[in-house]
Amino acid sequence: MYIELRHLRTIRAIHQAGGLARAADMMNMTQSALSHQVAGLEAQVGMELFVRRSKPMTLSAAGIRMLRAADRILPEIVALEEEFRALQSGKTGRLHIAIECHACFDWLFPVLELFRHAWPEVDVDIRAGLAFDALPALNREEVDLVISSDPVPLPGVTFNPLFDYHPMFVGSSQNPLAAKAVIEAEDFRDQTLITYPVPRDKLDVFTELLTPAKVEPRAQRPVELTAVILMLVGSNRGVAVLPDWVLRDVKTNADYITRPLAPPPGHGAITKRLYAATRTEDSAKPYIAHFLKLGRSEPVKLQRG
Amino acid sequence: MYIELRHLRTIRAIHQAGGLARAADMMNMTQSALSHQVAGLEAQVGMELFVRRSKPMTLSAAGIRMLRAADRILPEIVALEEEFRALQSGKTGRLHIAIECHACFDWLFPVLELFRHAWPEVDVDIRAGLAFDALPALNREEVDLVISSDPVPLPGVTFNPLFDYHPMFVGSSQNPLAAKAVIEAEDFRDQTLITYPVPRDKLDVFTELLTPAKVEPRAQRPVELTAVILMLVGSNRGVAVLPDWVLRDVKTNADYITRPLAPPPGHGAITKRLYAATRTEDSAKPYIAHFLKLGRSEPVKLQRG
DNA sequence: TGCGAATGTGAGACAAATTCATATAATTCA
DNA sequence: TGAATTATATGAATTTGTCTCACATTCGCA
Repeated sequence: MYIELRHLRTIRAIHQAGGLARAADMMNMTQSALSHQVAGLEAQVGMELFVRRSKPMTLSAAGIRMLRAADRILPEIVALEEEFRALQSGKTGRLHIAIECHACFDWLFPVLELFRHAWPEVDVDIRAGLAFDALPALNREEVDLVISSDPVPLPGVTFNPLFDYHPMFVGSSQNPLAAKAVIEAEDFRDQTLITYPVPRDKLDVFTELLTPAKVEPRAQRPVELTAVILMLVGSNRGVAVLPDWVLRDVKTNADYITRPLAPPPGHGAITKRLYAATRTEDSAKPYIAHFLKLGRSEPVKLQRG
Repeated sequence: MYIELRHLRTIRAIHQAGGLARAADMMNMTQSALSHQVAGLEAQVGMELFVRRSKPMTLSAAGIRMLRAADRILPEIVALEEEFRALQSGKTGRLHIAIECHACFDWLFPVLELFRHAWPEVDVDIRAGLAFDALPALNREEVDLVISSDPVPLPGVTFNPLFDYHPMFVGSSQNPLAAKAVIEAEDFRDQTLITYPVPRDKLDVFTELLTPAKVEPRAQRPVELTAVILMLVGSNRGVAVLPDWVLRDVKTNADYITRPLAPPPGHGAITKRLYAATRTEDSAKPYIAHFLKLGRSEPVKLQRG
């Protein structure tokens, strides 16, 4: 038995129109086509769906059951088609974000709050992209946007710059390094360095400072949460290097000192740039564009006040 | 945009099988056919439903949305097909009964209780067939069975005999007619006759006794409910003629007397027969046959005790 | 870089749905 | 009651759409 939507539409139309001929009009078909179709359907289900004794033909008991089903199912199809029309027009869509950088929660949350307001129909989600390789997932369409600070050329992927930040040293005000105005690689030799639990090539301290200088800190301690890192630093159990936007609250706290890192010879202060990687095709989508705009302006505002 | 079930089935199959080629196998089609179909569907909805960058192709964000819809809708179709298979096999169906005779509730309810038990899937209903003409409604398939006591030859309709009954006179034991062993037409001349509110040709007293004898009762009072009729009779506000099965409780009640009606000259006691009219085609249905069987045996048992 | 597996493409075959022309049946109205 | 009207059914022809076949292309992996 192979019931198709066409059949359900026909059943409903004949019922609504109160007869086969009128229903045919309604559906822009000939009366004959509908007659054939009904005959076919009745053969399929093995029973009469209409009463022919009365002239404008009416539904039989079995036909009424199918009408009930049609009234349940067809609106779902209409809703599905509606959803796809909305998807096509760009009013709705999916924005699943992967963040490679732990500390990004900090500015991402406020941005997403604004975004949700403007695009209530868009399906938003964040996935800590630490467990998996986020950029290939972008191409597999498992996620739609990756926050990353090192752009790698990848076909089909665009790296949209968001804003610049400075990795900053943060330590306890009790720490001897508080005496220094700028922190150099050598300063880490007798410190416990607290970092996020990710490979070294994803950590600014190493890529920008320690690895080039071939300096190894006394110890390295991996910690998940930014708040915990700061707590440990505050009680002088170690030091850390974090993006400046994370340290905006700490700067005015007497327990902490924040210091710039020593730039490579002949350079200004170490500056890194955050990117939002998207599929190139998606850049055109209005909600993606809006997210990028928010992602460029809002974090800057946040940091200022 | 014209989404069809075929498309939903395809989406689901490709997802389940994890690839187009395997899905094609599963659906007994060539891989090429599915490729064409997917291409067609994607053209319809105006966007890609699958990610081709990965080799066994996987659903895109939009594709996942369609899969969700498929997971909602396809089970409903399966249920519909299941329902029709059950209808075809006769395990389920509709039994909407019209009763032309008011007093039939009395035995019909117990019968339906038994029936419901045996055929839980059959959609049972009773309609007091007084407001409309029940027999044409049978042909229009508005009802499936009509309880009636006067069979009229009608094409496509079969009158299945149920059981015989005797219209009986019932009056107060205070009524002078209590002295008579048999009630004749003339006896009604100075009585208030309580009847159901239906035309005279549907009332046994008139068709069997008063109309042939051209006797008019002193007054006729229409009353809906059997219980109310008996109440009024009990307080000697009038007399009534009711089927014997209705009077089984009253017979042993000292407030009432029940008497047979005088048969026409040369006949035995007035006997009427109750029929269940069905569409001839329906007689074959097992649940109809079972209802008829119950309708023949149960009322007799009831009357005996 | 080449092999194998998976998907895409185009032409023709095939099946299914539709139309056209017409028959048949029911309903209405004179 | 019968003719006119309206409603549905039927069969052959036609169109439409789906599928298959054969082959091209692409991708992933060694």
